Parts: sequence; C-alpha cells; structure tokens
Amino acid sequence: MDGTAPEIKRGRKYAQVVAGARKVFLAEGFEGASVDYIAREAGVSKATLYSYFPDKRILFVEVAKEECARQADRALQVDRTDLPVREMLSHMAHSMMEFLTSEFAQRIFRICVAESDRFPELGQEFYMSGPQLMEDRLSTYFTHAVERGELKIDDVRFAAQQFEALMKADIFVKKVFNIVDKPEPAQVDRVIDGAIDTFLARYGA
Amino acid sequence: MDGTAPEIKRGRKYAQVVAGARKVFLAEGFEGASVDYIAREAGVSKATLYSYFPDKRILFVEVAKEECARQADRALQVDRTDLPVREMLSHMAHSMMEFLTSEFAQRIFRICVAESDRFPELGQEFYMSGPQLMEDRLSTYFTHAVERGELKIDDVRFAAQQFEALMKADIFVKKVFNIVDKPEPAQVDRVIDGAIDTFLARYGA
DNA sequence: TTCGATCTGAACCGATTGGTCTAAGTAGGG
DNA sequence: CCCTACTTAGACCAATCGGTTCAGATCGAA
Repeated sequence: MDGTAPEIKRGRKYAQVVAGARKVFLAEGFEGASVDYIAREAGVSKATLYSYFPDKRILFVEVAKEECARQADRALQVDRTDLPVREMLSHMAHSMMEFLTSEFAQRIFRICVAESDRFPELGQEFYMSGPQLMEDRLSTYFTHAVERGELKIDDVRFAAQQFEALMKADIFVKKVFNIVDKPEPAQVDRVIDGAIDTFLARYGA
Repeated sequence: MDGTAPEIKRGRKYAQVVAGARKVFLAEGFEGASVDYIAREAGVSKATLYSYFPDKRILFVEVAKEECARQADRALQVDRTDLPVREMLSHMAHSMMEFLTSEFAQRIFRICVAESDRFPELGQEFYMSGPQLMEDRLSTYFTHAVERGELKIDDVRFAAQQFEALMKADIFVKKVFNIVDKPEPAQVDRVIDGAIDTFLARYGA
C-alpha cells in the first residue's frame, strides 16, 4: 500500500526505476523525458531500466496509470457525512479545490490531456480514477441525502457531474492556462460558495 | 478577414507556410510536427520557411495564437437577444456545445493545455480568445437581461463563468479523455437543459 | 565460498531532429 | 530584357533520441 515498496519485486531496483520515471515524466511529459535522464535520475543503468520495461511507452503508461489511480483516493474523500448538507458540501469542496489547484493535479491533468490521443487508455484511466471516482462518491452521498429529504435530485449522477463542473469555474481554468499562479483565498471562497449556492438553488430541499 | 490571404505579404509564399504549419501543428502538436513535414505539406522549401520564421517555436506561437483568436469569434456568437431568456440560453448553449465538442476545438484545447507551460503566452492567448471572450459576451447579455428584470444576478461575470462551467459537465470531459467519440444527441440535450435549469434556478427572476 | 541472478557503465547503432548553406531557378516590375 | 528579390532542392551538420550489447562488478542465498 506504500507504493515505494511494491510486493511484486521483479528485481532489486524495480522501485527505483518507477520512482525516477514518475519524477521525470511528471516534470517533463512523455516526449520531454529522455530515457537516459530517467535512468540517471533513478540511480540505475539504462540496461536495468530496459530489463524491466522493454519500451519507453510501456514505462510511461505504467507510471501514469499508477499515478492516476493514486491521485483521487488521497484527496477526494467524501467523509463527514454527518454534517448538514451545506457544511458537508463546503467541507468537501474545499479539499476538492485544494487538490484541483495543486501543482501535482495540474501536472497530471496536463499530461493526460496532452497524451490521451497517443495513449487512449491513459485518458480513460485518468477519467475513471479522477472525475468518475468523484462522481461515484458524490452520487452515493447524494442518494443518502435524498433519502433523508435533505436534497431533491432526480438524476443523482448528473447532479454530481454538475457539482464537479461548477467547482472548475474561474480558478481551475485560469490555473490551467497560466493566468494565475496562486489563487487568492478570498476568490477560492467565492467560487466554492458560489458553486454551493447554485447547486442548492437547483437541488436543495 | 479571410485568413488565407493576409494583407501583410512579406513574400509570395507566406500564406502557404502558415497554412501548412496550421494543418500540421493541429494534427501533430508542437513536438510531433517536424519542420520538414510542415515544409512539404505547405508546398514550400525549408529555406523559404526559415526565411519567414527563424525558429520553429516562433512559427508555432504565431500559428497557434492566430488560431486561438479566430476560434471563438466564429462559433461563440451571442445573437438573438430578442428571444426570451430560456430560449436565448438554449440557442446559445447549442452552438456553444457544438463548438466545444468539435474536433477542431478539442485539438486546439489539447495543444494549448499541453504547451501552455512551454509557451506561457499561448495559454493566456487561448484563455482570452476563448473562455474570456465568451464571458464578455455572456456578461453583456446578462447585464441587459438583469436590467429588463429577466434575471437576478449580483456578479454578472461570475455567473457567466458558472454557465460556461456547467456547459462542460459530462460530455466535454468525456470527449477530452476519449471516453466517447460522438456524443448522443439525447445526452447533449440533457446536459444543455440541465445546465439551463440549474442556472435559472439560481439566477432566474 | 560459491553460484546464478541482477546490475553496471559505456560504447555503440540507426534514425530523426532543428537548423544552415549553396548554387541554380523563377517571377515580375521597370 | 534585365535586375532584384524571392524560391528552390537537397546536401549537410551537430545533437539527441530510443534502444542494444557486452564484459565485468555486485548482490543474496545456500
């Protein structure tokens, strides 16, 4: 579960290779990352690297998929379902926003968008472990909230998609296109509160 | 205004170079597009190309910026302001959605996301000619609608950003990550109507 | 200590890249 | 017709790329 020490050890330096590849790919993208540089950064010879991954593409897909799978689970938790709806949404929106605007999420988003036609499965992996996972969790919560009469939603999954979308208004777009670097906390609150207001205007009980 | 015959003719084959570069860059991205291929596709010698653009990066930025500037103006028109709000929003949402899911917009979006840290100005150019232009036009319309008492909006620009965001729920994300190719017309209507319903629930008079 | 598996470093390969250069060819206004 | 500016094809360059190979160092288990 640690990621730095995979159980399936196909060799002594396997973890090092993956770690180095993750670092370099995240920083440089697929084309930008040379195999020599990855090997050097991993503290491993190129021959060793190629003994594990016979192809640069395979190494990339492996690393990127693993990274996608890990991304959401850590930060997109839907806990605190005991709170009242508005507080719960706010709590969750804050951690979601923090993740969306993090350097890490931005990098992996950029890479997946860029490479998702060269590697179609990568885009799908990203979608499933990112947006879709979030939708699943939101859907579950919404369903319970509807049962408790706290929300009024006909299509729970679609409502989740809309909430997700509202979360990306303004700040997320501006970060992706380098309009802002660090968003103002006040602006973050504005976007979050605005999203919740709009969401509850439609789906509030 | 045609684009194929720029007024500033710095040479006989200038337009050809730009046209070829546009074609290849859009299809292959920055790294993927070789200068030889661009020259061949433009029906021009490499020497001629380099006489206009001393650097591949300059050629790319030139073409990409030009393409960004052209993209929105054609498809993101906010006309028919005579219609009732709901019809107007629907009309506009349809053309907006058609554009967002077009092959062209998807390609340029992908390229701008991917290259916007290699070329920071490119991301900004894209944002200004795409999302921001749309916001400007929506804002203008919203302001008038508020004056006529058809909408109730405190922050017009932010409302525009939310409407834009709602437009990108579901389908847009799924297209970007290659989950769907051609979206079902029924699903398109669902997203559009859902966006308008939510928007009006919050901002309707 | 021994033995097989793993790792190393560097040399090497063919292909492709962005970019330069040259010498000859062509178009069009005077 | 001529002159100038533009265009041409392709040879050429150095650099980098992904990937291979191999003789020898190093490891871990028995």
